[in-house]
Amino acid sequence: SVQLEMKALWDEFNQLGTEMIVTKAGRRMFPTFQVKIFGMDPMADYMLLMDFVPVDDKRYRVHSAPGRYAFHSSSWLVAGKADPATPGRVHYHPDSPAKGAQWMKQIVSFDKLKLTNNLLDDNGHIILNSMHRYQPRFHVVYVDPRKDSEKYAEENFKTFVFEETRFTAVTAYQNHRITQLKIASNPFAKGFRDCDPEDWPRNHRPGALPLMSAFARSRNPVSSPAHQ
Amino acid sequence: SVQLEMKALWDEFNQLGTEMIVTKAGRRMFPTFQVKIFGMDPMADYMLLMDFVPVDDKRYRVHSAPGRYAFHSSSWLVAGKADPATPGRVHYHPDSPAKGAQWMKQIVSFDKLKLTNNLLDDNGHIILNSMHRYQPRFHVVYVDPRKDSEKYAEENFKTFVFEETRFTAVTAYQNHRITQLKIASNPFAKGFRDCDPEDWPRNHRPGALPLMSAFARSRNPVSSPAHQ
DNA sequence: TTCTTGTCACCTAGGTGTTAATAT
DNA sequence: ATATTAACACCTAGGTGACAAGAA
Repeated sequence: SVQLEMKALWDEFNQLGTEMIVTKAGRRMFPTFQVKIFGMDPMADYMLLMDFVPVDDKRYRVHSAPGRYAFHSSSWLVAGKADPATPGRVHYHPDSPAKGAQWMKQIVSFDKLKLTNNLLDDNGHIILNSMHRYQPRFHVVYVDPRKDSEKYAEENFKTFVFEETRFTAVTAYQNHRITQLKIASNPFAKGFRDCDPEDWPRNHRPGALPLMSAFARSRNPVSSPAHQ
Repeated sequence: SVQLEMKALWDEFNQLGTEMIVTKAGRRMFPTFQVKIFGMDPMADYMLLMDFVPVDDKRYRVHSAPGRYAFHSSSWLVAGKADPATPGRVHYHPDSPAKGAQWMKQIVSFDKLKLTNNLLDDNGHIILNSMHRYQPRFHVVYVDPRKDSEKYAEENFKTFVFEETRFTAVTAYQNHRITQLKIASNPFAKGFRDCDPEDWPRNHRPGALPLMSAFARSRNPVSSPAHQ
């Protein structure tokens, strides 16, 4: 079984409609997809990987509405049918293959995974269409030592899906609240914080920033079960 | 077979008497120990590791002599018998185990290896006695798939020694020329360069800095054979 | 109007020798 | 006198969103 780490933060983003930046050079995800794994055979080899499947066959566009955040408090509209599918790449966790014991003894982090909108990317990054919705998937492959292991491919393969990690791929943020939550929670964006340069999120006081309440509430985030 | 990378730089340091800093927290080596590997079975698994053996059973001390570099152009004197041996730790290359094909397709770099003088170190760093001379060794272990693989430990094990990588462990540099060569060649020490902030060593003109001539001369460093 | 691209200041994270203070 | 330690300024390396300019 698999537990999603930082579930509270994922939930907070998901509630607003998570957006992930895609760039030509490749951009990491934030939050980072991280899991705790249980129940592996400690001595057996496993490959861990991720891929991304379209949530629907739609292309989205935004509508800028005047409001508190001029030109930024915008809403998503369906713009038509999805663009042709991108190359369905997968990202192997760089430690693959490794023993079950190795995978289970610490959080597995996919922080090397990068998203790009460059169809000709040759860095092995995940290629996505901007303005489309995606569902990350996590796969565990048992490395079968048997010679005819191909026959057992089905049973040596397990997929885990966390719906709260769905997101829209964008080249620039469309929802200003998403931007603010990224700035508030991603250490690398600390330069854009204008509130107290306090040690958020570590000592964040519940209620101080309504938007981030869910994240603030859970000091010991409870991981969610995966749809398997 | 194995080729030492940056042999020319190693030679230059070795000619002056290489020194490596050891700290409580652990310090990387410079130059970094890097090798190119040939002749592995591409499909077989190998473990790569390093250890460090005393070159002699002596403890050294320095004698400060007045000169061009006051209190720094010093010479090594034998100070007596070696201190009790440190725990003989080994450093496994973090990618171990991996297929021969993986190891051979690029330079293998031991840049995660750190040296410490802390006998109680619990970070898995290599523990060395300061003011003692050491010989780095590089080991290749073939992961034998046979059940009784222990019996073949001898033949599944190969050790490579490059004498030009010998060094004295120190807590502070003793030879000012070593300091200068480190500053000149280690990118992380660029802040201490006072000569032209030019792109040394890339475009270094042979002869301009006599001390670094050997390194400057070889644009395509020839690797040295290992004593095996 | 909407979306994409490239550059930038500002961060995180961590590898350098220097230096002054301390230990032996 | 010699050796070690810890704090420090200054780097490398690379992850942020802002912003202005360009493209569709």
